[in-house]
Amino acid sequence: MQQTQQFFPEYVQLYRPLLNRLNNLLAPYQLFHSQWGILKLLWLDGEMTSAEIALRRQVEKPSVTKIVQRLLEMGLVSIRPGTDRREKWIGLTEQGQATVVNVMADLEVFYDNLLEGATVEDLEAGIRVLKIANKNLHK
Amino acid sequence: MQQTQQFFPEYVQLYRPLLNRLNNLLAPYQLFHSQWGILKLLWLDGEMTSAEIALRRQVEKPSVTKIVQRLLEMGLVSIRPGTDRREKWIGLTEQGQATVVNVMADLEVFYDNLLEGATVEDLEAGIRVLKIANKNLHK
DNA sequence: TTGTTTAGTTAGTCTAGCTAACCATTTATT
DNA sequence: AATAAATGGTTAGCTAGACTAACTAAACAA
Repeated sequence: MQQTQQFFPEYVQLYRPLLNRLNNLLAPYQLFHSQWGILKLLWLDGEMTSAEIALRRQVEKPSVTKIVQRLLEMGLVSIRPGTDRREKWIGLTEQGQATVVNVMADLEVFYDNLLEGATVEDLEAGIRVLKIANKNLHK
Repeated sequence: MQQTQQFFPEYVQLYRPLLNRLNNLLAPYQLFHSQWGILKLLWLDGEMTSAEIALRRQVEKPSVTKIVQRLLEMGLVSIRPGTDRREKWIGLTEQGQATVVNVMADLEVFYDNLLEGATVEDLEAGIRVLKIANKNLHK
């Protein structure tokens, strides 16, 4: 089937320039995309442990530790101990929430521009394809 | 518009696990995906200079230098001087071509599995969206 | 009680990119 | 023709962002 062989090259092609733009957009906030990924996760799903962040972001625990330490230094997240005394619950501070809201607004404009010219139907179809790939990848 | 805000999170979500699988698939050939990207480019478009590779791959020249040096050590590419004596033309060796063909075959299976369950129409729509994003990014 | 699993950290490694500074050659300007 | 500017490529050194291995402390299971 021809389409399966065209989709991913196109997908991969997009990634690096997209990432560069994303990092540019985040630079005024002193953030990199990996940090942003965690902030957004915490904003969407509320406070969680390091282990859960690692699971959700599909990275190893030491990677999370390092990024969270920096977010902590920046005052964007705070940590409270759990009843299970091994656990640390990580959540957004007021400042962290404000930052997320600002970045989201910037991203909205950025993404709208990037997809200008695409039809709603095509976008929905694209989202379906990405979801299927994600699912197939995890089984 | 809602869809533009859903597409990219889904897009980004897919990238890291995809990359990991890709690197796993390449490991038997002693390749990483950055090296593979250059090999495939040379296979598709024939020999070219370091500068053109940098342009096409959207990375800086020193990054290309480093990767090409490794491909050279592995015997997958060869270099010949151009008439412009600054230029070095980089092309696939026989071994390089054979490697590309083998990897392509593996990738075909991998991609087919990954997109199993997606309709041809959705895939075509997805490709259209990715192409538009790519175009919008470069202007 | 003792052994095993789980949460998190530290230390060290690697890929894959970057910028700055440089050399050699080619092209443009005066 | 001479000089300045641009281009192709390299070297050196830096960083983000991942990884594994090895560890501590706490919780859970036998």
